[in-house]
Amino acid sequence: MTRLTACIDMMDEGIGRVKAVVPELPAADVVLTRLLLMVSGCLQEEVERKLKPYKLNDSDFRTLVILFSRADGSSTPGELCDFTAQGATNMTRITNALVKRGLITRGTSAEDRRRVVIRITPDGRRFVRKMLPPMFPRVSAAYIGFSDADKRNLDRLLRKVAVNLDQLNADVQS
Amino acid sequence: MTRLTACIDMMDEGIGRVKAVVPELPAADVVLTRLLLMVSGCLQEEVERKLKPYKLNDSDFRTLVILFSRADGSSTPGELCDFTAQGATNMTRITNALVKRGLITRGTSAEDRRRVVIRITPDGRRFVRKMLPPMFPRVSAAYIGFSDADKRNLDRLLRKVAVNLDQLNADVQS
DNA sequence: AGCGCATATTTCACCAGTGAAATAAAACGA
DNA sequence: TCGTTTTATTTCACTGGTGAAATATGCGCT
Repeated sequence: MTRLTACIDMMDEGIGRVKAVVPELPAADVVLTRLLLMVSGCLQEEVERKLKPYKLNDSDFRTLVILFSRADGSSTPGELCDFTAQGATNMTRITNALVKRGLITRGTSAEDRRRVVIRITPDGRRFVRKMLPPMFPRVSAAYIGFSDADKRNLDRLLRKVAVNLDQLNADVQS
Repeated sequence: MTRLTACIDMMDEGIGRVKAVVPELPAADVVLTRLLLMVSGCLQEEVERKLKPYKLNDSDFRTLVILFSRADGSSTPGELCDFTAQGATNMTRITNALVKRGLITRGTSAEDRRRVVIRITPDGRRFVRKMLPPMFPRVSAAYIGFSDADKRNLDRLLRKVAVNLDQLNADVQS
């Protein structure tokens, strides 16, 4: 696998050449977008690599961790679809897989019996508690050399992008 | 689709609860990572949405744009695999698709006849020139409200993360 | 009681990408 | 010249995810 920095260098040169041909190109914005996509692609690989030995993919694990992080340890398929940005079809597959492994249970809600209630099991909680700590060092390694101000800044700017993207998506509807 | 900001709020609460149970969690770093992944997932969707009407996916288009951006308009499969982070299998599929549409040609190198040379065609160049400008407004929209300093900062911090990730991946080998 | 709506599941056909193995061609080096 | 290595392609089985349509269930309203 080629280094990320080599790809970035290559992009910087490429953008320059494209800009020469298409002058209206907003080079800075395009570079920021490509940087975001490259970096997060690499982070994604990093996460998947950690999960692979446990035969879990990121979607499965994220779903489980969301349940872990809820006050009552439960949620519904629809809600999980929203939070994980998955379709219903895939959510069904994910819950099937997690139920089969005994990490969650699937039951029906008492109040609204259309509703399926998904709940993390004690086994599921144990699993998450065991999985998380070994991931921490490599997560933190991505931000080595960042001052507190750097982290605050990156946090702030990413949240700002998120707001803009929500705005953009809201406009699409109208 | 749920708004990104709603997902972020939900994550902030969830992280707080997880931290209460797993105190060694590097909350700030995990939040930064999740923000990066969420934001770039959304950017990715944005790009794909633009490309969909042309029956192209991001990998195909990125490959084409890389060729467009090269000084001589050509490259080789291996090089493109590196730059696009694709496997050889998939690169073969991509080039097949682009050749079929007449956007690139596939030939053999004169110097090293093992080597396949992929070159963008005049049609390919026209296509890219036509595709790019309509994408600009929506790319730039992601950075509305950013000062020049904000953009410089985001650029700098993302490149810093990239360097760290390269370091991390280099360590894996050793 | 009955209609409309929301929620979830299943099925099906599909797209995108992976990983491993087999094949081929040609450069390169002893 | 012969073996090794590099580069690319193809095939195969597989994973992960999408989108649409059909089905079922049950809430809430009139």
